[in-house]
Amino acid sequence: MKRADKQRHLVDVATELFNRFGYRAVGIDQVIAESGVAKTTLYRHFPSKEDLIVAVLEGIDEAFREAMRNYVDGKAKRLEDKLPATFDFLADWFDGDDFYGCPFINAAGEYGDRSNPVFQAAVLHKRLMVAYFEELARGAGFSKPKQLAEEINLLHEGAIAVAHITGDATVALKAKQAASKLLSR
Amino acid sequence: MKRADKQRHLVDVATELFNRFGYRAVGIDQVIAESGVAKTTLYRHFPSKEDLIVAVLEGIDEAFREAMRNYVDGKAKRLEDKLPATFDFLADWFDGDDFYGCPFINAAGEYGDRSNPVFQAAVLHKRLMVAYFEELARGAGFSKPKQLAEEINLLHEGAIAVAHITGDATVALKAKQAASKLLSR
DNA sequence: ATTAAAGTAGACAGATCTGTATCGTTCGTC
DNA sequence: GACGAACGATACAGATCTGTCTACTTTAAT
Repeated sequence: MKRADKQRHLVDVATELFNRFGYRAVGIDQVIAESGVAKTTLYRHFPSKEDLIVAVLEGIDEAFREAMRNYVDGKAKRLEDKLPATFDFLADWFDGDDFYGCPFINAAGEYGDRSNPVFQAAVLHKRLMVAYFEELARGAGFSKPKQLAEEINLLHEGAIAVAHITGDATVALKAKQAASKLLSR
Repeated sequence: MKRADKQRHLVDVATELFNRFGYRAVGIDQVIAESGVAKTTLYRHFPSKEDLIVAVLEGIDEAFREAMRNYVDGKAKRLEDKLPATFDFLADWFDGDDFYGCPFINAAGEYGDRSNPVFQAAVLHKRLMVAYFEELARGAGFSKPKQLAEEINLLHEGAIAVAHITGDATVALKAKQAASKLLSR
């Protein structure tokens, strides 16, 4: 396994563990045991646990946004259908067995200091999500794309939180329904 | 200080610390140092840290729902004004310097096992919140109070998450505006 | 094939965590 | 005022945490 592959493998394993059990709850020893990598190797790639967490969040951010883009573009061809389709993507996510709430919200809850790089990674992700919604709203020709994007984002975040706590994945469709009322013109 | 007072004091101190720094990040030693109570005393009142956390969450749940009720009843006299007023309550909460996101979401993120009493405390709180919204929606005479309550709840949860990450308290008012579109008939 | 970087394995330091045990003191109640 | 429960202070056990260090082995590229 090449160096880059090992780094990705470490991030993958850490992602799964952090999401499932929490960031502070999972120790470095657990990550190396699960990934079959020596402790020295982990600390060569990531000088501290915090660096690993940031790498995990950056990886999730990229993967998540790309997956959503692909899903939406594949499912909704017309520009005005893309924004609603984002909620179907949520529904799929919630239905999976690897859904433990929003990794960024959870991370921000554990590393509450706003200046912490972990928190900042969450800030960045959320900013990029709203930017994506705005891009979709603008593409669909809405008159106030920024405002609409923020409202859609509220429903997204709400759906994630509610789905996490209640375990009810259908909340994504309820959010979609609510969004359709905001999208009507 | 009487026994009951000490117990409440412990919960108060733990509430502040857990909210600010996270549940796993704060140790028992920190709680007793801050509250000026002996370790023996804490463990007499709460057999384990988990019991303390649950007590903290139950306390927050009660205080939060009562505070919201009082705020809403004081601010909105007409029944149809109460649901929008809940967002003004959020705005006040976000503006305070003791806002670190939703304590229940954060707790559920750290204690991800659904069967864990900590998680269950979060489930209960969220259920009671939706029940309150439904009560308000029913009082205002909406035709589908349950559905409306769930939609309002989505905006609430979304506003809490967004306010936490962005630090922008005005999101409460944007959520209120979005809610007004759902409330129009 | 040689060489430098990277990986493995595991001991280790030092801090911190939860929870218990000890024991003397204080407090509330009868 | 006496008595039992609660409290304070602190040592302690045992586990676990992050991060470092050492010594040996594998790998990849020249």
